[in-house]
Amino acid sequence: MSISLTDREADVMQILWDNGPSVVNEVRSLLRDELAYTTVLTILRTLESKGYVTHDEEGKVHRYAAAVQQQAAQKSALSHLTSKLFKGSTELLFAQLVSDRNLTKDQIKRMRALLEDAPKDKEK
Amino acid sequence: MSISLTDREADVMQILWDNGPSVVNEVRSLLRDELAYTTVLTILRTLESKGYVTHDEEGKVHRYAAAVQQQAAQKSALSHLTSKLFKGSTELLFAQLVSDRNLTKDQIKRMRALLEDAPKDKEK
DNA sequence: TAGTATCTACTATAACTATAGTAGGTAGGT
DNA sequence: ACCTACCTACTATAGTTATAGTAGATACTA
Repeated sequence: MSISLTDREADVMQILWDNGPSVVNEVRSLLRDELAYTTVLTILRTLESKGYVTHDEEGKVHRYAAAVQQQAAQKSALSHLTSKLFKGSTELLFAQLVSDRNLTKDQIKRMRALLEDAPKDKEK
Repeated sequence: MSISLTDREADVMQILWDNGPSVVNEVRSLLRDELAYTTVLTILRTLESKGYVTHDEEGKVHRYAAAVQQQAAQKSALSHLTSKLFKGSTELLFAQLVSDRNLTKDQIKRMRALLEDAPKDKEK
């Protein structure tokens, strides 16, 4: 299943992932930008209509929870970006990542370590 | 300068980057999806209004050319994605890239090579 | 028990995206 | 000289995103 989030939706999902199931005001107070209560509620309802969050009724409040994993969203976004701007090539994306950023020696070391452990050929 | 492209705009930019300066019908014929001539023209004009392409008049036709580099667009998109879904961490993104994809041994080898050459500490 | 605060549901609106039609100009063929 | 094909400019429309207001319900509080 492909997950596609707008910028604002991503902000909200991030909060749900980090903070766990939350009520509107919790989400609202954790957002960087100051949005109206109803705006946050609208975003949550949109996300729910897309199937990315669910809610439980808890007395009169609703507690919203992420219904998709962060990794799944990350994976979707990466493959979308790869296909749109990198001709479908993970390697091209990677090359850009490595060449362009100001990576520290430590980061490079850690990335190299990740590559060492990379599944030679995935279990699946 | 931050470059932000919609999906369709990215399709068109990709063609301009690959094909060089092009007239509307060239772009149109290179697009995967069959769009009306005027639709393609509209996209080009939108891109021009955003400053991402320019055009030269060539007799009665206009020849459109990318005004931003592909690398710049890639860089923008990557850093946007990093900030939106990876908490600003290139390493997290990289980890997802490595763990999630079914990378072949060869790809891993090439990626490792890229890391070897990685600028220890950028000139800048 | 009346008032106030807080919820959700529903509605609204402006901006942007995706797609395309119509109108009017011009160059080239006959 | 006229017609046809093709070009750009302008306009149109439906869908999505971002943001928020209003209304009506409910629960606590004095």
